[in-house]
Amino acid sequence: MHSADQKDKKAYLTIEDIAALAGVSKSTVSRVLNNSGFVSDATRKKVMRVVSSHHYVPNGFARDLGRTTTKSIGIFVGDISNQYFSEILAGAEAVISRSAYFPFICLVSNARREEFYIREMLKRRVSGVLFASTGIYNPDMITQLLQTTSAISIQTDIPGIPYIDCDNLGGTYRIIQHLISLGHERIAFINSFGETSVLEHRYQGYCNALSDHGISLNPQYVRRADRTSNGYQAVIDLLNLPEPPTAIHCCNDHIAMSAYQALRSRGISIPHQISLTGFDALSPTLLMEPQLTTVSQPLHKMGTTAAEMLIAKIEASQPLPDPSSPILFPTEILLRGSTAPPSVIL
Amino acid sequence: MHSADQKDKKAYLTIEDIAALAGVSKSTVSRVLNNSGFVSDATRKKVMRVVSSHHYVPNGFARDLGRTTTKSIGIFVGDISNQYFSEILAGAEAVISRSAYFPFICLVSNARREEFYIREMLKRRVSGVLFASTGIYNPDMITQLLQTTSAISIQTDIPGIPYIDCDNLGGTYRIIQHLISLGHERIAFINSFGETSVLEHRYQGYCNALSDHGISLNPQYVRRADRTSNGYQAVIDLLNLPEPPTAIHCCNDHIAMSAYQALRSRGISIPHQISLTGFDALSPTLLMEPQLTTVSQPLHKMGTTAAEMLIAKIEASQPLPDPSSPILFPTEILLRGSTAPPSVIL
DNA sequence: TTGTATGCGTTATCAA
DNA sequence: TTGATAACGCATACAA
Repeated sequence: MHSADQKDKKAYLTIEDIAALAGVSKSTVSRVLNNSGFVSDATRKKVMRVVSSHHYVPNGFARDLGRTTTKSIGIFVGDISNQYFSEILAGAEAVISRSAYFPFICLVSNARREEFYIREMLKRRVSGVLFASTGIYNPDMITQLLQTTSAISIQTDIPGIPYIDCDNLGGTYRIIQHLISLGHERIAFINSFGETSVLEHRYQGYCNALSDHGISLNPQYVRRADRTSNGYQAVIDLLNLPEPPTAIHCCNDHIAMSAYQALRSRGISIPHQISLTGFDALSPTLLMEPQLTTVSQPLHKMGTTAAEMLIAKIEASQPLPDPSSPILFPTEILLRGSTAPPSVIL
Repeated sequence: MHSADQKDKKAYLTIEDIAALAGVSKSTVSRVLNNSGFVSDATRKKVMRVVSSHHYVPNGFARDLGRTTTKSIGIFVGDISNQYFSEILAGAEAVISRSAYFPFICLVSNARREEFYIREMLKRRVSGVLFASTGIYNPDMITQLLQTTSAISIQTDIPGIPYIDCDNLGGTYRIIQHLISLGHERIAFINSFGETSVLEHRYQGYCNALSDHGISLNPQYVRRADRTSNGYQAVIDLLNLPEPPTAIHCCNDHIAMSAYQALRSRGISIPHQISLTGFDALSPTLLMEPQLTTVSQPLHKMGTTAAEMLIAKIEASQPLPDPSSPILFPTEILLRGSTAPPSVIL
């Protein structure tokens, strides 16, 4: 019952099979494959001929088993049908694969999925993890994962790891300021569900802008999108107010798109009756009529930067000192068609 | 220099460490971890206490090395910022991870990336591969991959593997028929770049509908989107024709969105001056004003079905006979606001 | 019920 | 320049 037994229909050739076919030892094959040198040209050619004619590919597990690093990185992202996530992911993934790391793309839409992927990352001994979901479902498991792995996060609040963000507060402040400069005073704010620092900062930007311009905050105008209607219902509720707002700012474009639908369904004209603004500058907002005035943040760039920083951290011989404060990217106000002075008749 | 030597700052504990800490042999630990039975309750508890207090997670590579299957599946998708892909991916990924397979999500936007991921799938000995990109860049490498792995494809033309698709021809036929029934005769067709059977079928649907209704095909009306402007330029060219079309059908919604922008930029009113239609029913088309009349295909369902079929194929003791003909999902015409009878003054 | 020994496919160390 | 052999961390057949 030798290993050469014809009856074991082994799916994959091993390095030993190649060695036998080439008439050398498996260490020689290994040396050829890894360009370790100390192989005569004749032997190299002989081995390579066998390797390529049989399309031999070394088993990655066996290889990693002996190594100290796996050269792989887990990327945790939320719902990728949301362009916000797909944009960050595209940036991060490009850098990671170009750096010869393997990206494990982890789609975490709920606690169970997050748990599944954390376990897998643990089992697979990833060198690093990049968080770009909106929040964390299993903090204890994350803590455990962080004990053996380098990490970085984008707009995700995880204590103890470097944090990349954009200027949420400033961006929101300036777009609210823009609305105020147009003459709006009844400005609503639709927040997302969840309790993240990103949302807090955006809300703070709204509050600061109002108070800096002597406008008192009306709690009626502060709403939360719910998970099912995603801002649609919040707009309907705002419209039913005895004194509805003249402008609505949504904390992100995803919600602004739902808000847009709600306004249209009520026959409200944008911007003449109500001004609408968002945050993120997702490309579908260009399809709106009028196009959405929004705040842009460099999502793709944030993804690439996060990946680069993570790889630097992984490859550093000394543990790098983590930046004490978050790395903030600038935002830009995109003035498009969805804002105008408030209608006089209201 | 024992393995317990304090100086080896090994990042991960091994099963042997756990065994030592629990005062048992490593095989006992293994039996506990895998619920193989034949372990006394007392021992089990003792081992589990050590395992959980140290957060021990077995090394997945070492485990897979001995196994015959890796329980992993590669998913090849195109640009995920395109909702077409993210929808299919979401469906497939959900089924795969729920079935305790690990999904390797492979983002293939060009030949180099495809090559990178094919190599990785080879090295990682995946049990199966699911293709949902638009085409294949490295047919030879794909062929090699298929030699050792089960595969299935969604709207991707790869000889020799089961193929899931929707009724491209019928869907297109019916939406063109809808335009004809409104009175259109000058109907343009904007195709995508590339040479895939999906595009061929959609084009064929267009041709058949025209000829079945006695309308001769005007080659001037058949255009191709280019990679940069993505349908925008094609529309501009159509508008500059001495006798421009009264309706434009785009082979997919992605192109239709660009076409929409082009029409707007020229101040063309939809549907009064020109009717516009698409294919795929992506959600951003709901933001259009008017909303796009389009053909829907069950993208999510196609993703889940493909994943289920693939897993069945992998787990079958006997090699399953591949369905000889593609599995076709039905399409549905979504009549929305972007189509109307042609304007009399033209 | 538990422990010992072997194998999985590589790479690395050491001889030859 | 090459080849034998020992890890790597786990599962498992076999012994006890």
